[in-house]
Amino acid sequence: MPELPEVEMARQVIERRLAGRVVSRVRAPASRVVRKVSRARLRSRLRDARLEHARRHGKVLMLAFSGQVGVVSHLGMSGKWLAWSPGEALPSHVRLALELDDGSRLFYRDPRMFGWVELCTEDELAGAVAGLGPDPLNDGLDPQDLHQRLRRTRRAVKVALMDQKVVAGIGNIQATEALFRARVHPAWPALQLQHRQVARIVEAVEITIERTLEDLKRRGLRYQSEKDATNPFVVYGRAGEPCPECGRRLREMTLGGRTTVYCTRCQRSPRGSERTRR
DNA sequence: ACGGATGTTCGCGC
DNA sequence: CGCGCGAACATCCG
Repeated sequence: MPELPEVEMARQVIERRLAGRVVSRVRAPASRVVRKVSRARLRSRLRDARLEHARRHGKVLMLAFSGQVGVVSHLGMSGKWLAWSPGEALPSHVRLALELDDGSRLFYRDPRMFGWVELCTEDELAGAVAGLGPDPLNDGLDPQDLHQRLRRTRRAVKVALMDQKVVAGIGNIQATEALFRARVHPAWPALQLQHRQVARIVEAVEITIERTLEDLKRRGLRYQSEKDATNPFVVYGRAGEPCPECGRRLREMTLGGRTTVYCTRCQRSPRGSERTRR
């Protein structure tokens, strides 16, 4: 479940439970996930290294270890960091396992392997997120600044919001939810947004991220669970259901190759291209 | 069994 | 150069 909130959850759990711990053993089964570094080098660099802190920008997680060792990762579509304690079930599809000096383990699990983990120096950690837009949680979003960024493109506002160079960390779910909260149609040309719409989007993005984070905290970063959980989102994955605001049937469309859910009444399309009837 | 899935990147055509 | 589209990556789930 990797958008900004999931990565932030991973960051918090890792820092709370694992900061100060020393890596006693490294396991990295051959896969494309751990990339640009040999397994031998990965092991030699990380073994006996102490985890100092975990940072995040957008969807990128950065772990700093003693000895100038940095680890950068992206969760892709199905990646997840798991804090494991002795006695718990072992997850499948583990692409990287760090065993720590207290017997706990940090797993990077990723069935689809669209995610990645790289090794770098601590100094290079910052460069890993160069070029990304502001992080809504760390930096906050400035309406003026976002408006400037959005009006530079002719793309649909949803596609622009999901562009990591515009804002870092927003994916298909957060964009869908935020635009519904902001009452802005996802296909609205970013170029034509008014100040008040951008202001609503800024607020909506912050609320959506906060809500998702709260929901994740309730559930914890434990292996298993989540398939039995019900859909925690307001409109994402709810096409065909009644709009929670007005009761109209939620519609579905494709933008930038991604499924988008929206309400034709609450999110009016520009130029009445989708007039409301009866 | 078929189709879609929370992401990113690349090539192609306009 | 911008932008939309489809494909690719690999696996699981309903």
